[in-house]
Amino acid sequence: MTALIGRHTNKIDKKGRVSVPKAFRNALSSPVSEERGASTLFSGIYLYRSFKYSAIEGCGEAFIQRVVDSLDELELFSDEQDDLAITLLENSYQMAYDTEGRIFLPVELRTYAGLSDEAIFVGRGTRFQVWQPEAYNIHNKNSFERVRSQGATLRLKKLQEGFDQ
Amino acid sequence: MTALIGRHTNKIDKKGRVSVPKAFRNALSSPVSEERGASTLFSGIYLYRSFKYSAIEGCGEAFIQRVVDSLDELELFSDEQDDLAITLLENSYQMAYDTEGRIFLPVELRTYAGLSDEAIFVGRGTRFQVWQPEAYNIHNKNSFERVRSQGATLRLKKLQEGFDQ
DNA sequence: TTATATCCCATTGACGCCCATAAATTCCCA
DNA sequence: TGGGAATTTATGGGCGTCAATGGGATATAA
Repeated sequence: MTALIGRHTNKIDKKGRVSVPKAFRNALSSPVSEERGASTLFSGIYLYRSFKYSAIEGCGEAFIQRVVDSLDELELFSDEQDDLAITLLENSYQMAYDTEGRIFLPVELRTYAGLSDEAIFVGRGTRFQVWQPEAYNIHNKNSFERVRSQGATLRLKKLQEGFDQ
Repeated sequence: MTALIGRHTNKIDKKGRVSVPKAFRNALSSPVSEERGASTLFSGIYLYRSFKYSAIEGCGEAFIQRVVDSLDELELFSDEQDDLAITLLENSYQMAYDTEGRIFLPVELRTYAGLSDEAIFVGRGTRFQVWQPEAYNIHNKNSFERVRSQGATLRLKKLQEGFDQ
């Protein structure tokens, strides 16, 4: 499976639909058919509110399946270890592609991410995020600067350590 | 269709009926027919009072069967777990779908969950819950915030890879 | 009968399916 | 190597189908 990498900006139409980038569809679809056979023929993705950002987070069948498997099926009292998995399942939307590879963006998620007429898909390896473009640019700028400065600090530290010895 | 995921809000009519979401019906029906053949052709679900919340909990034939089987495996489960399983079976209602995929909500369960004219079905992987919508929203808000505040430190059980943002 | 439950049909509104066009990318060839 | 032609992807919108809902008719039990 290819990883989810890069950014794609797509339009949200009046019906609230948005095309999932072809590259993402490819990356997300392959593992399912191999792992579970043609029986579970769900063609689509899972969306939920990011816990950290004002953005939507998404994943494919493979990831969700691992969340499901992490739960002990026969456990009648779920312990706190399961809270994350349960919360994730409860708050996820299973969105099927239409014939053209689009999905409908649930109102709750659109509102949460502040989406209006455009959305940027951002690859994050096994998962991806969907942001309001402006919000993402700001976030990305900050993240990049933070990484850059941290990198500088790290190099500095290494240098100091070197001097110590 | 494998796991129960996401939420669906449906109306409870004057007769006390409510539609079980199609996605849930699909997810609950498939494994039964495969495992047990056409002999046990029960088309419906099992409902019982949640041990933990003021909500109804539900499952399909497959899960109930697993609980039943767990009682026969003498060494594997503790007495406490057996008691739990028995209590579950004793308190479960077997509700059949009508022609349209609706079920009748037993008064005991409606009262327990404080249901009036609407009910929200919440997927939890192998099982689901039925809540009074307002009560669920409050509960979910708290759960979501708790997970959020615990942040990236939390890890999924049985999962090598952590769930980081 | 009264109450309870199952089946049947009728309505509606959302969503999936379809086609038609636009934009973008690749491919091909002069 | 520039620029079209062809293929693929993205976008827009109409329409039919089916899930959800409401209510009535019929069957069963108390």
